[in-house]
Amino acid sequence: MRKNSKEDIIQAAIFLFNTKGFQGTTVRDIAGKAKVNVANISYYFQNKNGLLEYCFIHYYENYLFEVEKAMAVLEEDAYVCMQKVVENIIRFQSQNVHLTRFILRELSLDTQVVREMMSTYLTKERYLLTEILEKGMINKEFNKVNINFFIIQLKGLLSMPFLNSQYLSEVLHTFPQEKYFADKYYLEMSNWLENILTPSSTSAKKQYNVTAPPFAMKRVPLGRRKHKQEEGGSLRYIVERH
Amino acid sequence: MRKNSKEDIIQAAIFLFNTKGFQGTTVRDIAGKAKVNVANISYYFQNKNGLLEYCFIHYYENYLFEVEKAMAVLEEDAYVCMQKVVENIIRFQSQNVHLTRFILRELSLDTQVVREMMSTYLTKERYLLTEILEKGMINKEFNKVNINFFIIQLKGLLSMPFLNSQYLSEVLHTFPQEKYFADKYYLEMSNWLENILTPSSTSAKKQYNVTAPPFAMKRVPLGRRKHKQEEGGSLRYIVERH
Amino acid sequence: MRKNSKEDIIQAAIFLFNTKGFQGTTVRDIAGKAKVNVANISYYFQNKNGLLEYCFIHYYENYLFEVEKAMAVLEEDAYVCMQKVVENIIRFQSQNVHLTRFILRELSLDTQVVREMMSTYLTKERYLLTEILEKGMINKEFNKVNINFFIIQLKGLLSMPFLNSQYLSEVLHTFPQEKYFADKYYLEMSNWLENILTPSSTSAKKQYNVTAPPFAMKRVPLGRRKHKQEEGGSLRYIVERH
Amino acid sequence: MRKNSKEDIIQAAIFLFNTKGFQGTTVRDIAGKAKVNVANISYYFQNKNGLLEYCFIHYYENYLFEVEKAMAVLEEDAYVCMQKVVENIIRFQSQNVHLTRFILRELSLDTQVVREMMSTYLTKERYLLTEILEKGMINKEFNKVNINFFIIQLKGLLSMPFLNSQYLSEVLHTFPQEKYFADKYYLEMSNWLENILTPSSTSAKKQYNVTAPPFAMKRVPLGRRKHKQEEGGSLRYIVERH
DNA sequence: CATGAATGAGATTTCATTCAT
DNA sequence: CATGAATGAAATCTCATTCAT
Repeated sequence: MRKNSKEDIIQAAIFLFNTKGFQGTTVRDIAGKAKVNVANISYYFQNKNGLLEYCFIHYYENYLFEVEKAMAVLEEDAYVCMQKVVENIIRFQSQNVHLTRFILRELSLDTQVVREMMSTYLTKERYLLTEILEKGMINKEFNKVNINFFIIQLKGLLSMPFLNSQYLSEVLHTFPQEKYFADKYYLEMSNWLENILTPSSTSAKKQYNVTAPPFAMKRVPLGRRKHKQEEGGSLRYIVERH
Repeated sequence: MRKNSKEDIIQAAIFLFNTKGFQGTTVRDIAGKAKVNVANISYYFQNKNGLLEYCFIHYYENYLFEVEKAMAVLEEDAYVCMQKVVENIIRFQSQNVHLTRFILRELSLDTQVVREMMSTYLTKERYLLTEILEKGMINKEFNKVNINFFIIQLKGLLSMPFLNSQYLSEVLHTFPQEKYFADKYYLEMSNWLENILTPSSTSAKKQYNVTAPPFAMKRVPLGRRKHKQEEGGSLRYIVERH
Repeated sequence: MRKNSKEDIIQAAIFLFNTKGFQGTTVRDIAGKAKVNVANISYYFQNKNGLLEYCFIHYYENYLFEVEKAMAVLEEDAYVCMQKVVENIIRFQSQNVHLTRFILRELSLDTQVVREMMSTYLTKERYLLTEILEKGMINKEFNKVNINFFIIQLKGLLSMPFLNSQYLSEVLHTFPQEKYFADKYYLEMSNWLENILTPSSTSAKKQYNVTAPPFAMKRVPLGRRKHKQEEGGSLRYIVERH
Repeated sequence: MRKNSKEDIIQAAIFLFNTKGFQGTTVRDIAGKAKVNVANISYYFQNKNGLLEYCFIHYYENYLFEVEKAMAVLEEDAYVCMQKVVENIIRFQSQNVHLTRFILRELSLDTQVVREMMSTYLTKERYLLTEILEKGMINKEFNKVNINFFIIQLKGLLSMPFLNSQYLSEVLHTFPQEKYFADKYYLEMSNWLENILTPSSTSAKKQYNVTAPPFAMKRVPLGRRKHKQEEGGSLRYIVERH
């Protein structure tokens, strides 16, 4: 009789919230998909909103854990740290596409839960990003950038393909679920980071040596480009430097 | 003395959809805020969904009109055209913050009306952007970029501050409603465009001469930077080139 | 199509609350009995609790109106005033047996509404009764009595047959709904009042003329009885005095 | 280490039924307060209604036991017997305030269990009271009173302060829980009994000696008062007779 | 056009009870 | 005995929509 109702409910909820939105999903839908009795939702999460809160907290706990894991290298190298942050977030979001889309959408509403997330997890994330940026700028590793505008762009770029996965598939015929996507997108963002953060004059950049494939399967090691290189098909930011 | 029930309903709806979401807003909320009788909503828009469709169509008609206005200069100069597209979109979104936030959020759902938007307006937008990019790449005005990844990033950057206006104000203490914001953000995006599109070797870039203030009040003319310049506090993409 | 739904709901609610209690009555029961749609209850009273509040307020507004009507004669004669208070309350309760039973029962719970009633209407009632008693005692019309204990007994006697109507009919085979009951019970209470309030030394009491039925509409002005009279079948407190 | 689940459940139930009513209390509330598992309630009492029945039966068994204890003296003296009945009931109710309030309230509903109580315990109580009254009247110890009206008043007076304990404390600022209250209230009721039952011509009444507090453990035997006495502050019914 | 009343469908929540362990 | 999970039934409430005026 082991049913693992709680986990089933969570999975069903994430899937449905993702496609139909929180308000567009009924507890009956969830219970139906999870093949459990509706009353179990109240039993485990108090009420529908409790399930929402659970999703948010669960998401951001893990999300921040990924960011903090990347923070470990901050003392050594701010740039590598920022790269790792980006890499970890992309990987995390790729591994949780449904939940991510739902959270990012819900986050744009003006609700109690959202305000709580902002004043806790998202404020912390901002703090961590600021730390990296300030360390990098003080060390002259980074260009001087406006921290807020950097964060806006970083988060805009990181969330777009996950929030708008439907747009990607139906309009651009690009599939963010595919295993290559995360890798490719990481390359794009890596280039964006380089452009925006590294002093272009410094010809010899520190290398971020990624011997292990950051996500999944086999992959050629990433590294900061020293010289202009042809990147077949991918966006190219920097063309010439010498 | 009821003068403009229909318009009042639309304005109330946009405001409420913006903060509470479409599903989170009741027709009674709308009628209450618009100070009209609930039945009027059915009268003017058939039903609640009709109001949603009206908002979407209204939004994208105007949105695409802005994009098409910018397309006029494509024959002359693809780069200037792309700049104008970005400028017009930022301005349009700034002038319709509530509606924009709502549309961008709703677009991430999997609904009938969203699929229709995707197969019409958004497909058209993609076509227009592709035209500019292809023209620019054929003319060697632009670097070779992956069109899809360019669009993903472009749209991610353009929508972030409008979709996440609450994050900007509550976490970053930056206010996307303020008149300066659109101008500043246009500068950021302009730099991004330059980095991503223009061959960096070309030292003498064509200038986009903005004699008239693109948005709102008095403003110093924007232009493509020829040389490295100190930009107090703002994000700096390119530092040195020679 | 005139349905007078609101009034129908109220009447159905009073009847059902009376027999099954507030919590024991469902909104469906009420809607069913009133032959209206359940949603009307929310429409008119916000929610089930709103209906409860309406009943309480409605009851006590009218109840206090009856008490205040009787207060008019206080300046002339405290004793007659108290008699009129008792008479009006008995009549009011007789005319609203269902509502009275329900209110008296509900009043014994510890709820928000009850606390509000206590701090408003019941505090006012206490104030009015105290006024009568103090006036009567100062004028030497009344014996010196402990006000609180007087009120406890008065209210206990006034409410008993209405709260426990079922006990009366099923155990005592006495029917508080019958038209005679109110008259008879008024006599009982009148005797109780005389015993407890009037100085027994005064052999010649003012007469309260009860030849006409007290509760049949048209009624001769009330007055205190001058002489003892045989009251067939009814409780007799005082038998002989000389 | 769970020692007395059943008793804990009963105590929790009584407390909660008392403040929130039977229907207003959930089995989870009870289990929570009693710190036992919900299933225990079904285990011990079959179901929630079984707990209700248990409370009723438990209450009336003990209640009638008190009445019957007082009946012992009926052969000697009907008046003393009635006094003892009143005294025992007040004491019993004082010692079970929560349960009493709950039972008295619930008794005003029209339910299966209530009808059963009425046709058994309450019918028996009526029989016992009638016996006393009839004996007293036959012996000429008592005035001729209408038995039903006497019972109505007796029960109204006896239950009022216990059913409406909240009214007493919040409106009258009198506290029925306090140890003096029962004593004082017994005095009031004793006077009421005297007034209503004893032939007023009899100038020399048996004395009820109230020097020692009637309800604090050790107590001198009760008796009828012989002479009028000043009762400081308390309600006085009869002042002078000659 | 405008309104307030009314409705039906369905969503959320509550709750006593049961069951396997 | 005791427990926590699970359930079914039903209660309350919400809400878009309709209708007569």
